[in-house]
Amino acid sequence: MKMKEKKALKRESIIQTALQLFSANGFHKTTIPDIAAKLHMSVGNLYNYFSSKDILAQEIIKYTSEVLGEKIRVVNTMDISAKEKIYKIVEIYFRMAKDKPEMIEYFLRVYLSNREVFNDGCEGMVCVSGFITEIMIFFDDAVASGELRNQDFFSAFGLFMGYLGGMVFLKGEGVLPKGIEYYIDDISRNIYNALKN
Amino acid sequence: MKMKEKKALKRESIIQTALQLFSANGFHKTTIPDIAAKLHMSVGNLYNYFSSKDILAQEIIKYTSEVLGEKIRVVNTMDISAKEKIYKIVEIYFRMAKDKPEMIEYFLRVYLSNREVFNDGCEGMVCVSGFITEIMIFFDDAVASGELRNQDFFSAFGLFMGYLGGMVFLKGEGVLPKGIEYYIDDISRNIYNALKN
Amino acid sequence: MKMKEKKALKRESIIQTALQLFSANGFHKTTIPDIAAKLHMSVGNLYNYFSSKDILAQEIIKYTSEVLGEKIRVVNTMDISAKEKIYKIVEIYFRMAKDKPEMIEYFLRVYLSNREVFNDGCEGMVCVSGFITEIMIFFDDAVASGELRNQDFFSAFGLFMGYLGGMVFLKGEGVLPKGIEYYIDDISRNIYNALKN
Amino acid sequence: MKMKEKKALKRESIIQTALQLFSANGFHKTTIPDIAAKLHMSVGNLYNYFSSKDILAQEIIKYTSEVLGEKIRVVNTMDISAKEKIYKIVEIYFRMAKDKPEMIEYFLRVYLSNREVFNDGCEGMVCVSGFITEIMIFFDDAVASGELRNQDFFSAFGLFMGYLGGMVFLKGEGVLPKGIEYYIDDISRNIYNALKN
DNA sequence: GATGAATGAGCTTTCATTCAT
DNA sequence: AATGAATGAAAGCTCATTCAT
Repeated sequence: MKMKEKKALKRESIIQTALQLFSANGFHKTTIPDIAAKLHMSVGNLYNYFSSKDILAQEIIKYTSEVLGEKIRVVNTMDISAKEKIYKIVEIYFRMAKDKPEMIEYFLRVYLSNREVFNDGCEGMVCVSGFITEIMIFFDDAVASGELRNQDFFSAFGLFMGYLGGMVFLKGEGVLPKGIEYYIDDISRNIYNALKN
Repeated sequence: MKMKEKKALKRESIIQTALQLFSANGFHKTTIPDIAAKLHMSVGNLYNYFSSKDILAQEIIKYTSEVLGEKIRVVNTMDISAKEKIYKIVEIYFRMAKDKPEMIEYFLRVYLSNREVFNDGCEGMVCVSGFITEIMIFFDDAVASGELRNQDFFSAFGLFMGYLGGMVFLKGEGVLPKGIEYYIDDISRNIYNALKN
Repeated sequence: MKMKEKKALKRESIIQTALQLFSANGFHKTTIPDIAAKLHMSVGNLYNYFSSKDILAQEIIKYTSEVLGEKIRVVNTMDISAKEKIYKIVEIYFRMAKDKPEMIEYFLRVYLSNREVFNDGCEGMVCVSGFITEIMIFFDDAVASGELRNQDFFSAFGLFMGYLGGMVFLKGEGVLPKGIEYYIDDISRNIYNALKN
Repeated sequence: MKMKEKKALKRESIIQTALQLFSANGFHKTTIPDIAAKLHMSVGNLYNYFSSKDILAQEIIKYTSEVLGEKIRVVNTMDISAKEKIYKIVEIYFRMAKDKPEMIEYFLRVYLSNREVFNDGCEGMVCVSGFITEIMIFFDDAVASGELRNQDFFSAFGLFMGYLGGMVFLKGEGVLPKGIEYYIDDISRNIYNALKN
């Protein structure tokens, strides 16, 4: 038991370290020795936890998607309006982009663009279902309650994912004149206006 | 003269071939020999046209941004409402995503995610200014005419870029049940609603 | 412990093999694969010991300079006249040129002529200080004892280094009609005459 | 006739430009395109004058040796003592090292160390005979007149060539605290003392 | 479980030389 | 004589992965 716990902990610490490095430097520019070195661990041992670099990358996206989905789940269970939920989701996303930028950056810089890495194992977004599912629940609820217009789910999902991701990308490029939180009001209003009934 | 023309033509054919390969397989998975082979050209000669792989990638993003900007420029000069312009821009973008998917994919899968490649030479989005400038002109005009709400430009720009890019990404992932054109109506309406006065 | 020893040994065997190849064929004509092949070692592994070809070349000159310096140090501690010391130094140098010609040749054909390789890391002869220091000690002692004329150190050092190196170069070119040891008498007498009080 | 003259002039301008570049950057680091570019000439055309890079390097050493030999020839014809001749030769050499350093550097950095380049065509120092011959004449004359001790020519030649070359090398390394002319007195005295009867 | 030396295929880039124009 | 695009072999170096210890 102790053993298994310890192994699980180490597993997670690998995920978090690799997440940081992949986000900061890109998947291909981050080497397994880089990750092992930052963890004061041997490369050989790292392979005892993850059987390949690709598998590691896939586990990271699942983990990240789960963490983000969890936070949105909390919002979904709140008894507030769709407008307020949108505000909270945007807030969560941008706060995360500020506090743990590596998670959001991972979506943008690793998951988005290294298709070959995720092809075998993450087909059709199964590795990000944790996040998508919650957005879907939010959207269905709000449509059912009559607050949001009934439309194709992907039209709405693309808005969330693309808009929020796009803003974080702009932030990362250093082109946004203000801090990312500054845009929470504007963006949540824009999203609400776009989707409202 | 003849010489220079021929060289310019070859230069462009390199750009287009590299664009396709980078988009399809990613920047790091596409090798210079791959590009040269597809062009029936020697590796060495390719370097007579572009002094490094990074420089080539930068020239491609400039080229792509220019082509896309050009198309939006046409819309900007039309005497139609902002709502109609939004529709046309979305249409252009999605049509392009269908007919020349490599250009849009290049934005998403190469430019967006390989920061280190564009760091020296494309600082602060200068390489995509062709595209951004036109969106800016569209937005300023529509605000001036009172059709769109006056808000931070980046809030609006992120909506365009992120939303459209996000949809194309979903298409590329194979998760969209319908063809990309199907979403033109929804998405242009959502954008208009988000930004209208 | 064992591990470290083994690694140190392998490191030295790389230095010696590379020394031979660089001396025989020149720095630029000797490739890393050449060195690895002669060592029955993979190219990648060689880079586990020396991070670049230039660094390897620098380590070799330090090593060589140390070995040569060591031998002269022995002479410096002997209780003999300056004239006899000069004879011994010339003898050591020429004997080495005969028995381990690669060391002397390395000075002449690699260190002397590939400035760009040694620019970063061996500025101002720090990599050959092992040898220079001993010559300096010899000279200072002999001046102090009144056997040699007091003059600018570099005037004396250039005589040693240039003269001995020049002779070995001539030998290497195949223009010397006699074996190199034949010249020990002449050259040590000439040096002594040049420097004596 | 005009044609031939023009060609000869261009030939010499190639030699001088290549001499500078080879001396400054080394033989292997200097490319044919580099040389052509500095001459505002096409690479193809450069090959009309010299059939290979190696041949060019050989012609340069012949040219350089000739120029240097010429200057020493003047000294040889003077009616002065051997001691004075030595002084003048050292002076010529160091003055040249200061005014046209590329010639001396070429000896040290190109000729000395790229044996493979000069193997076919410059066997046994035939390409530097212009210089050697004059030193030989000087030495024979001075021995005949009884001013210098009769000894193996190479023992004497190595002294000249090695000592002078060594000093210029030290200068090039930036380790000499004074200008190179400062050493003329010391060095010519040392050489004279070494060789005198 | 842990180590890190070893592998070797594969990458980007260079450059002497040629040759059609 | 002059051009410079084209060739292609070969270089230095990287890194995911394995395996003996």
